[in-house]
Amino acid sequence: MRENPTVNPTLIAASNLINGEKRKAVKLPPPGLSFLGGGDRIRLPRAKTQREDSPTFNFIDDLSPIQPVKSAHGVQVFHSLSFASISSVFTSPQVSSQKESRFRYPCSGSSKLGSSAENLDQNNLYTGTSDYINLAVAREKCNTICSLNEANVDPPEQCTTRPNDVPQAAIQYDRDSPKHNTVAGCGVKTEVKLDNGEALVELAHVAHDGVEKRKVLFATEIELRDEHQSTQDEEEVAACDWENLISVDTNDLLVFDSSTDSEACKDQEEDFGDDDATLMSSLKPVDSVDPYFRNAVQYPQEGNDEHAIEEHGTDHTPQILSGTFQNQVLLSDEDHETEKETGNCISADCKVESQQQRGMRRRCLTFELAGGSKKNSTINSNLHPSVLLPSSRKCTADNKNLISLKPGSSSLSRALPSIGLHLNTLRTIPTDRMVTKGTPALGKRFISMSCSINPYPPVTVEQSAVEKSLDVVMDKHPTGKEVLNHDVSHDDASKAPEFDDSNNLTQRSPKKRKCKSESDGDGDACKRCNCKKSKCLKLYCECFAAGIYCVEPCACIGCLNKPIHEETVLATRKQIESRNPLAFAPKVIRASKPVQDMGEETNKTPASARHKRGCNCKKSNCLKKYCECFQGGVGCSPSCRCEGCRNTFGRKDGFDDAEHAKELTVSGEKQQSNLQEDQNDHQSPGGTLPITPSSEIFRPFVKPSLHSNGKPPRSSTLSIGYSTLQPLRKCEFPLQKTANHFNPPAEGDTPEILRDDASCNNGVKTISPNGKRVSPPHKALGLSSKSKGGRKLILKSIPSFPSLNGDETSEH
DNA sequence: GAGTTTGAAACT
DNA sequence: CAGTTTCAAACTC
Repeated sequence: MRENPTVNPTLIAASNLINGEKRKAVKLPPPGLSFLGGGDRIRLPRAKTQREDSPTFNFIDDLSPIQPVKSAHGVQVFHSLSFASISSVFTSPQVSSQKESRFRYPCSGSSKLGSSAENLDQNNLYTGTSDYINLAVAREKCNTICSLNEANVDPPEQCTTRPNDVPQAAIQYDRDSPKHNTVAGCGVKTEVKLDNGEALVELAHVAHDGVEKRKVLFATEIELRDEHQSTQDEEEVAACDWENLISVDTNDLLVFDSSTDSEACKDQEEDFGDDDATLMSSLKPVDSVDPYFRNAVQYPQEGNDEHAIEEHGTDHTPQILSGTFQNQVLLSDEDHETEKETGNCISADCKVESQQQRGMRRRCLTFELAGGSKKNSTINSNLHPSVLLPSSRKCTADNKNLISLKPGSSSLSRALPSIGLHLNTLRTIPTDRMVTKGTPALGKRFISMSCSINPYPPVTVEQSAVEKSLDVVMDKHPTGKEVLNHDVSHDDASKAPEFDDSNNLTQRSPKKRKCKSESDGDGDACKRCNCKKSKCLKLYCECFAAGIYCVEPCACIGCLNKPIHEETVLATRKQIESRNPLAFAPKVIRASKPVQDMGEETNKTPASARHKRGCNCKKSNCLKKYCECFQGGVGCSPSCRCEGCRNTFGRKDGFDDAEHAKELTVSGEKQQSNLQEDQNDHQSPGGTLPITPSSEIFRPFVKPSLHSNGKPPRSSTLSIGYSTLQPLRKCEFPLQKTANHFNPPAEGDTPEILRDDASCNNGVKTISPNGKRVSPPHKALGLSSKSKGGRKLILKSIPSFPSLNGDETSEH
């Protein structure tokens, strides 16, 4: 059944589709399958005849607005990907949720393939779902661990041309690639390198040529996208979106690759059809990735596919899931042995990262397994902080970063920096920790954490500046911005955590630890709690709140937030979530404006980043970290019930300058006077500053690092990550519905974000506990501001969210 | 490092 | 839902 490897990938994919009966069975015409469209496109040409036979195809055809295209190699793929509507890409919240469910399984371990399969089915969105299932099965069957693929994509930042050409070239390479290596037992591993001028794409796959090709295509796409960004505004926007998607895709791809292990797997992969796999990966948000990663990870560790699957399946905590991105990515790398094989292709940097990632994975695993692999931790510790950076950047930074990540950064890191977790976890921090923390068990975090979305991403430069002023941590880092929390965190993390074992003891004093943690910037990464009475099972505990396990460095007493007590932790989390589903969601939601909007508002508000519930400060004037908004580096919003707000990042009343005036008119309250002052002083800088979506997207972000200072850092990366992270976010999606692509990850996805927005618009009603702030005026403001632009951001941001917003709104 | 302040989280 | 208590971080000295 397999088709000649040399055959056009599209054809292969089509054939695969046809071939895989299982898939057919599994595959259901996803309702929303715009995604499929992409895949279909690719497939269509080839399989038409067969397809006709297949009810599934028919169904898809009906659904897919896209007309079948004749063979288009990479180009087609590219188009589909690039142009597919984001909304299409992002599934409805439901979908996301479903996906989550899938991923979650693992934790409990109760769920197994079947469950996962069910989920997959539900997810129909991806044509490849069935493939996934198949793969999972195959994996189970396959005891042999195939080398995991490590794919590094280095999108040439500079590279500006020939989007179309590249893909094709890539394909060719694949075919001809000398590197095409066969791994004993594991199937053929192919490495594809593309030299696009500067751009170099390296992909190592165990899988089928077609698959690899796809990957290559993706890489090329990514590059192209990058190019697009540089080139046109609108296009940039679109490109950004795509990039986000792509980044995700790439991640997925990576994951996918990893998934491919054994020959059997290969077969199935083939079934996947390259197209499917790639498409799925691309299409699928994080979710898809998770499973693979987990699988991959589990694989190596336990060597048992089933275990892996089970674990995967059961992640109960959505948060964890969300956070998995990074982990996932890392996991993908996990090749125990594979690395060696792949090593050729991968640069040293990549290797390093891979190691880190491994560490991450391990943690994740450990988390799931509870057993934790400590071994890995050691490796991680070794990693250089610089290595970590990429990942962190991803979270925060530009899409480019994500994409361009050094080989070292490896797609993995890119992929997920932050996704998120829900949690407040810190974007990178966790990773750092996770990675660095060698402490195996300790290091474990709720996985999701690894994704670490910072609840409080530093939105604007100002914020960063503020943070800097506030926190010294930044200073520590030489690089400053770029270093960001990530770097710092890494560094620190690497240092601290690594040392933790030794140092922890020394550091022990809670305060010091805090300092470090904070200083680390990652906050999360370094985060250490000092809980005395909560046993680290309440939200009081930062670690717990962040979805991570307490680590040695923590000075907590009677801590139950450890892998050993995984069950307890999970149970507690469930309880808390039952009370407040968003309890573990990132506190700071960044609704990055939709790219579209961005063009218009680029300079304006930092966006819609804001605290989920808003603060309730009475005495701190929102100028201290007591204020969660301030801590998170976001301005106060109407939902805040703070008094005397002077939040330098933006007062609740006056988001923007324009609003500023309104604010005055509005309820005004104490803030009015303050606002004026503040605005003049702060807002102008901060308010305007705030991250413009555009800026966010393109830029690496400013300072996620800043956040690092304080807790906020947690989110910081996330916030930054948006653009890049967005894809990642998908992971979160499940939890959160919103999908702003751009939004990244971290925060926003949660429905709350929408809510927030809604709250903002609506007036915090829904959200604000007190409802005081909800005052209608604000709403009015928000609306009015919209017109003016201030709040607009928020409103727009909502719509902008491709996935949810668009869909939801449309639906509504 | 100890103590105080602060505001979120949890409880009633 | 509002008020109170508990908690741990943030901050000050």
